[in-house]
Amino acid sequence: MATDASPSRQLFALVDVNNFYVSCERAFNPSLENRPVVVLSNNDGCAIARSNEVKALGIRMGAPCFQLKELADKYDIVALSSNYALYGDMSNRVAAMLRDYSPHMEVYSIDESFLTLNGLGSLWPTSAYMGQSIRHRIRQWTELPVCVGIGASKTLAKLANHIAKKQPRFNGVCDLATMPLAETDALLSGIEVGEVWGVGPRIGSQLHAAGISTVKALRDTPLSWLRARFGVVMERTGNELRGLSCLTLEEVAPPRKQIISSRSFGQPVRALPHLSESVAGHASSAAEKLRRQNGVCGAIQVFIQTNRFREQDPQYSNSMVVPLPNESSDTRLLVRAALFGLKQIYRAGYTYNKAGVMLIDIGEARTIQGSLLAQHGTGNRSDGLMKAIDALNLRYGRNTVSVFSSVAPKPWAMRRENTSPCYTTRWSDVPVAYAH
DNA sequence: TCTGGGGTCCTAGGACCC
DNA sequence: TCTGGGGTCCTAGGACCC
Repeated sequence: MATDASPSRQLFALVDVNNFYVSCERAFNPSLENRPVVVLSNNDGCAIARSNEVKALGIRMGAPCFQLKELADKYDIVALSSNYALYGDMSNRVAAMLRDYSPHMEVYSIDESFLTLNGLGSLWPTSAYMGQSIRHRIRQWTELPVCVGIGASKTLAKLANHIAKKQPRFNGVCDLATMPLAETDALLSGIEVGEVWGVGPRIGSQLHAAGISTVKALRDTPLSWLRARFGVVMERTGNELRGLSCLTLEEVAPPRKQIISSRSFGQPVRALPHLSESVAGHASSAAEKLRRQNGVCGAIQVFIQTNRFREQDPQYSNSMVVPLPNESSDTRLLVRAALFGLKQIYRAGYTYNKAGVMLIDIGEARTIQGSLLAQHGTGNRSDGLMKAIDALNLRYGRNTVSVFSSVAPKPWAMRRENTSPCYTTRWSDVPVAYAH
């Protein structure tokens, strides 16, 4: 039996729901099928999802609603407010079904997942066959249309998915990994370079200016040039396009490093009390998200903006970072800090359009387990705590330290004045029950 | 009148330290 | 006359993604 030629050879599939939000709406309202449909952002401000019919009309992603009016009337476009609870639920269903196809999966976004297919070759006649199975099953069980792209790197799987979506002859599944080189080259020569994952508008136009306008041209560009011109990220993209996998599958979503809550106002806002109400709400919901990931943050940033699209109005935007004396995820503390910051940056006389907060300097809320305390807590209280903190590599001022009274050894856990000055402030923040 | 709401990573430059 | 060099941390800005 032949062994795998190269142990580092990778095979990825990207499964992506077509026009996700629109497809979710259609799943529950079949009369929307074959009609032009857009889903609108909060406040019904702009289009954030478009059906193929709407895309064909040339309506951009993010097109403001009022600009759509005329076309909407003319072509009988159905415009729907967004329903994120529904989309989240549908997303979870799709992800659950995909787990049956591979032991290793990364949920990349609300409508996309990567699977690794390494070592699964014997389960299916071909990868494309598996792709069709995914399509049929998801369609049957959720009514959602998906496309599947397969490639030797995540970037190639993304590209394959794009091809599967755009070119009907692939019937929704494109496998670049087994495609003959000549065919791949022909295909990539016909795709605009901006379609590559990691090539945005800026780099795209610079590539065009340098005469690199197709995916094939980018793939064949020397890596050293990409590195020198655009940095390590584009060099990596170059490698990925050549089939050298540089991006790994992230099966476990890492905790957020920042948490934002912000929103445009439906109507113009001028007065501080109105802003305060909004900011307090944002701080509260951000704190909730933070606690959900068992986090604490060291600072909260608050920001306000006027409407940048109203050029005739005086513009003002500002932000302030308010540090917290101790890391926390406490709603009241965060709201208080955010409102303090808001007062500092608020200027009367402007019409505000947006406000929000960002939690930054996020760490993990850690707990010193009883066993560790017992292990280190044999001396006086401050010694034991100090050792335990060292053992956990905690740093003063960055983490919440909690001790359970039920397991805390008594001799050193009794009296506040026995603690070293360094930790005195911490104890005030610690959810410890001292009474025995 | 009305223009989304989240995230990530990289780089350059300055402050500061030894 | 000759006036260091390596390292870290922080911030702002720019690019990208969905």
